[in-house]
Amino acid sequence: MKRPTIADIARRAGVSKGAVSYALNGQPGVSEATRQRILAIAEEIGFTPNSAARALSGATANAVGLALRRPARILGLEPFFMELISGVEAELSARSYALTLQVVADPEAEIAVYRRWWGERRVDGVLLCDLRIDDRRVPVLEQLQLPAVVIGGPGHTGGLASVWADDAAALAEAVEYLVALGHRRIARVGGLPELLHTEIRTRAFTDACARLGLSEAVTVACDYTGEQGGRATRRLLSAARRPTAIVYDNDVMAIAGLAAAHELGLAVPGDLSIVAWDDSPLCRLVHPSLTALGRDIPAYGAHAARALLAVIAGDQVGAYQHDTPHLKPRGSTAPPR
Amino acid sequence: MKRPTIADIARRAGVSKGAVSYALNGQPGVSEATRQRILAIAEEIGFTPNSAARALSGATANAVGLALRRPARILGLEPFFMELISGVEAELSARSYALTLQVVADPEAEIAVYRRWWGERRVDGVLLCDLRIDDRRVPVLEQLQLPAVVIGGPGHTGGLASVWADDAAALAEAVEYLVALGHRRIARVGGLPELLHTEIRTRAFTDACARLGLSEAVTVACDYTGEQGGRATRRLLSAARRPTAIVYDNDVMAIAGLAAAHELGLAVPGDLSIVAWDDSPLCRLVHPSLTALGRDIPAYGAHAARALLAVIAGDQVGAYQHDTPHLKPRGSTAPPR
DNA sequence: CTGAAAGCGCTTACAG
DNA sequence: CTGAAAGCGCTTACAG
Repeated sequence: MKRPTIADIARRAGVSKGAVSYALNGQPGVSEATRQRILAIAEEIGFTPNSAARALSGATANAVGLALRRPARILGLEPFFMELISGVEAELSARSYALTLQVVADPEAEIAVYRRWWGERRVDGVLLCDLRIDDRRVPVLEQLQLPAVVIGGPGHTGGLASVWADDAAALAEAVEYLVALGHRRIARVGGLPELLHTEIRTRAFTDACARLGLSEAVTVACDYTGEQGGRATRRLLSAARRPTAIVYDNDVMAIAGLAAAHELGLAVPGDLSIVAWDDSPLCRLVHPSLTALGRDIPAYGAHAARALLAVIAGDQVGAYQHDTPHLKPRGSTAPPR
Repeated sequence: MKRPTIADIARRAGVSKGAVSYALNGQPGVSEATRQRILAIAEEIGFTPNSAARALSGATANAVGLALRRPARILGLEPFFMELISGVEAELSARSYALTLQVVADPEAEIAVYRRWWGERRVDGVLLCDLRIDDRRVPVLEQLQLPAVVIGGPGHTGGLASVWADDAAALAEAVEYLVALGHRRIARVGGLPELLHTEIRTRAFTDACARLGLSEAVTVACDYTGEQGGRATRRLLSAARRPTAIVYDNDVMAIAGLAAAHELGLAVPGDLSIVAWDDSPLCRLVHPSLTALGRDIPAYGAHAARALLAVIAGDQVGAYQHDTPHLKPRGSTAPPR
């Protein structure tokens, strides 16, 4: 079954291939009557332009790349990426762009993937996740002149476009809420310290605690896994003056923290209040359901995809601020008893 | 910054473009000395073949497609797909194949995506998930002659290659285990009834219960969400003769079931034993940790990817059986009291 | 073993 | 408004 080409359409319509191309792409250069006739024939024979041929002449691959640097174990567990991807994808497919996905093991591999994509012209641009402080990927992408949008910030994005959310404000809201409930000893179980947003949240946490007159503001650095989240929680709760509230940097660690509290015979929220980051369905799956800093992750991904398509189109794109995550109080927070 | 092409290499090496192509692809037609010289130059100037040009002449896109038909909400939550993707991806990237992902809303959209991919020659083959009984995608793929591997079965795959696991045997093992513990009233919270593997599991459950002399074998049909899983559990546990054990078709519903039992004041595993399907890290996140039917999902995905590459290479591929999921007993199962 | 050439299916100046 | 042609960067018969 041979795929129809513009040559087939041209023959049928009795015009040149060029005319078919113009008609199909809405370019001037053909009369309206001819255009309609060509479109009808294309429709009739089920024509779909060959993406390789198009990429070869037009220089656009109509695809966008996303490299994810996390082990399968963590990737599978965190709802974040799948939600992000589905948001990105919704925006892309509406514009007939494909999403090319690659899981990478380390920064070297990720940079190699960008170089390869660029060399192969396989993608027209990329989305950058998990921005780090002094991120080595940023100068590489700038040098390659590969269109890119950083999902993260603010700052540290070099000359690249970005979409970011105000994590600092969100974390401050959570701390204020806990203090308003009467908590004075609040701890935090953080994500990977080398990630920029972890740094931003840690500083916001320290600042908020200081501003509200709390004497201590302990952050334990973890890696987003339930294993480390549970262990950190056990350690915090075994201390002499244990915290009455813990803020977690993702939902998975928060759930592990909840289980750890149960193991230690502590009631949630009676003995311990818990706030999770990312209000995924996981938070409503457990008992009590978790108070969380919620955000619409698919919308965040869609926003980033839109920004990337603008960059690819040659628009001047800076740093777009996305909605600030907001607190969703549920059963896991209450006044300390 | 212009990307280097084979013409650049040819000029530098003082040979024809054809010779460069042969050398780069390990084809006969160039002397070993010439080949080495060409490879060295390619390496030196950082040559990467343009994938569009390659696809246009060689007829292979070096990409594989995966369409996922689930709402973002569910997709994000279930570790299954991310683990599957990371396994697929690991296998593909080792062979320099890209993975093109698309999230679709319904069967029509999914079939349209296959047609488009085929027309655009954007992918060399596709992976089919969530096989249904009388699945309309199967004849479409056969007709398009788009290389495909079904992840699922056995049976109902038409002439397509497939990779499947013996869910029936796994479910029987779980039921036998529960009966050995002393359970006589076992219920099941199942996945989407239109999926083939749900049907297979339901039949296996009914058969195992009958074989072991249990008088009833209730399966409640759900959709894999925690919401429905929790509701089904509440209903089952509110009945006059409530089950002492429930087997769930995924981990998310099992966790929701655990929370529902807690809400109703029932102890797990004292009053209710729980078995989950898919031993994701979620199962070890909750307290008690969940007994689960475990399987290596990334390996399953890698297996499917290998099969697909074989189909693309023109090999005759039938139905490969993958490892049978096996029971991992943990804290959520015990003799009924 | 090597070179020159055609061709993959498009897009896009360039003439009429 | 339309046609004929060149070109994107490869691969692959086809001659030497």
